[in-house]
Amino acid sequence: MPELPEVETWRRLAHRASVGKKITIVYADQDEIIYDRNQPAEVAKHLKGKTITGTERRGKHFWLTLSDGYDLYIHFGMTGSLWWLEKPESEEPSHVKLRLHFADGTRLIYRNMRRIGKVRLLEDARANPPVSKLGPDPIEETLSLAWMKEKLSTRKAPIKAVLLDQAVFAGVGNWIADEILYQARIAPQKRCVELSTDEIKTLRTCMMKILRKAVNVDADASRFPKNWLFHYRWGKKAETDAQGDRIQFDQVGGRTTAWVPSRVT
DNA sequence: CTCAGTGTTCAGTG
DNA sequence: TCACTGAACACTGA
Repeated sequence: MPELPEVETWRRLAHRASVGKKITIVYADQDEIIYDRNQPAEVAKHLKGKTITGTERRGKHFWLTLSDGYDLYIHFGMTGSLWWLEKPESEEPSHVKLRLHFADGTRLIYRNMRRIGKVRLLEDARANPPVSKLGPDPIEETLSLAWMKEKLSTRKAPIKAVLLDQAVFAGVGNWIADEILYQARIAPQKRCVELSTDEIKTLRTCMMKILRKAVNVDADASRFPKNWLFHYRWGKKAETDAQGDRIQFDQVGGRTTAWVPSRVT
């Protein structure tokens, strides 16, 4: 479920796993959708023998920096994930798209079941699209209330759609947008221009609180607070939230949106 | 068998 | 140009 907290958790994992290490062997799967800019063989050849110097992230976009100045850009899409296998005998998951071997016998693996995702070799990930077109990452930078007001006051779209706009808030995805609106008690359909200063203020604090909390528990859903809508929205199984209020599912901003009508004014 | 889905991008419209 | 909407992308599992 890669939204900002998951990607940040994987970035930290990759950091521990790989920074300062030399890549000894590379496997890059023959997949022209994942490898849309460079041939897998070209990526593998380039990576072999290079040292990983750092890890970076903005929103849901992640990349490793290499000793020759290049970046290995990775996007997880809907079903991508990152694995670090510390024991040589550990079994791999299926659908491995990229595998980096290090001299200490550990492996860093990117897998993606449904092939909506990307692996690219870039000269400067941060300076080029899609990363360069992203808005601020709410975990990396503090979003001031003035900035929020300026961004939201001009938009006519429903607040849910704008929360999902990566050019405004990098890293907010479908369930986090719903969680923010649920906790802020704002209807997802409400047009941005209609939001009061108080609502924008609440939106801002809820966004910060939810993202920070999710990152602090390593994006482990079982450690999210019990009263989060998150636990009740998946699979459309639950009829009600923690307080017994009815959850409704509607299309907003082109996505299925879980919300509780009785909570909003 | 049909359809929704954690994300992004692009075409079409106003 | 821009803001906005809806479809497409691939594949799995309900």
